[in-house]
Amino acid sequence: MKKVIVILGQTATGKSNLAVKIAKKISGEIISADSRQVYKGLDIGSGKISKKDMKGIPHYLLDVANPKNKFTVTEFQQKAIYAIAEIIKNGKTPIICGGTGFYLDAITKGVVFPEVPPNIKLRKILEKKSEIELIKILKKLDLRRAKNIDVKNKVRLIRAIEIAKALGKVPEVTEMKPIYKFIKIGLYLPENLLKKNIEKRVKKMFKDGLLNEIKKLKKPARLGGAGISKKRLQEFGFEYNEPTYEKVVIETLKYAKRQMTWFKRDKEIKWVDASLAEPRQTSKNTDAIIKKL
RNA sequence: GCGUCGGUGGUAGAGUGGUCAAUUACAACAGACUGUAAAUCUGUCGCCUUCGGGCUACGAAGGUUCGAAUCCUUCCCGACGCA
Repeated sequence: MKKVIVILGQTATGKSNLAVKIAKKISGEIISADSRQVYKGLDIGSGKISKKDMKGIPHYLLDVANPKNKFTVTEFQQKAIYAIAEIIKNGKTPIICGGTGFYLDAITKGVVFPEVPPNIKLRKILEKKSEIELIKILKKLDLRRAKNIDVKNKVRLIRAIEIAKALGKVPEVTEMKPIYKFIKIGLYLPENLLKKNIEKRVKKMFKDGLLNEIKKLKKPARLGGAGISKKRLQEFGFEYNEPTYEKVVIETLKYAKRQMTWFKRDKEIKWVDASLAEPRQTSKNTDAIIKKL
């Protein structure tokens, strides 16, 4: 089985840089697994790697979507699978790098998602209903799913109903046997260091023009912007909604914790001290990490 | 110095005699995750507990009352107004 390297970890642990270093050493190419970096125009706020930092290593799954439209895990899954095959065909090693646990699992665990595209009309109708009404509807359609769903989570309820209406019921979660050997490296930092890195990173975001980026996204298309609505912008996370330094730092820390609760469940991850992968560190450390692969 | 308003849990800020360990929000901690996933959602959040309850708490000290975060007195602190 072909090897696929996965570099994951909390935000601001230096995943992108490490991925590039490893790619250089072992002749790899990188697939980003980040739910926001897929969008064109979300650069600063999403912490997208710069052309310069890529150091000539090809990066897949960046800037592949228009922020006006929703990009979904399934799309990501398809594109990523395709990218892996492509890289291997070119005789290189795929390196998946990112912090979106859901996306990562979609590839490495081969989660099979029900083939039901979003039904905007239905969603609009359902959005107006309360959670209690929604769970009632779901119960009628699919009792099994209604029993294990988070009854207070409207987003999930709506999706479940959407699937049940299309397929009769929500299929049980299935996972396809992986056809690659995924080697998962998790980068971690002690809390105080993580906080420092996050603060540094957020400061840089503002310096680099986060506010301008947001302005550009909001600006109507006829004026050369992306024409993103306020509501849509909300879905891109806190950097795009509450852009004050303090707020963004706090939200990023919270996000980092949420990431960790996701990663904790995955016992296949080999954890590595991220300070070994700091940009300033020698390549010996990278070698040490590669050895562990 | 006089007057007015105010001092509530990690923070903001409700409560103005009992139903108050104290609405709510934020932060904190833990967790979930079937096509929005940096999204969305849940639980805990004074201390102790054999989970029945017990104890300490709304600036401090006294007092009134069966009962006070809530009323009274004095003191301390803050804001504003007048000197």
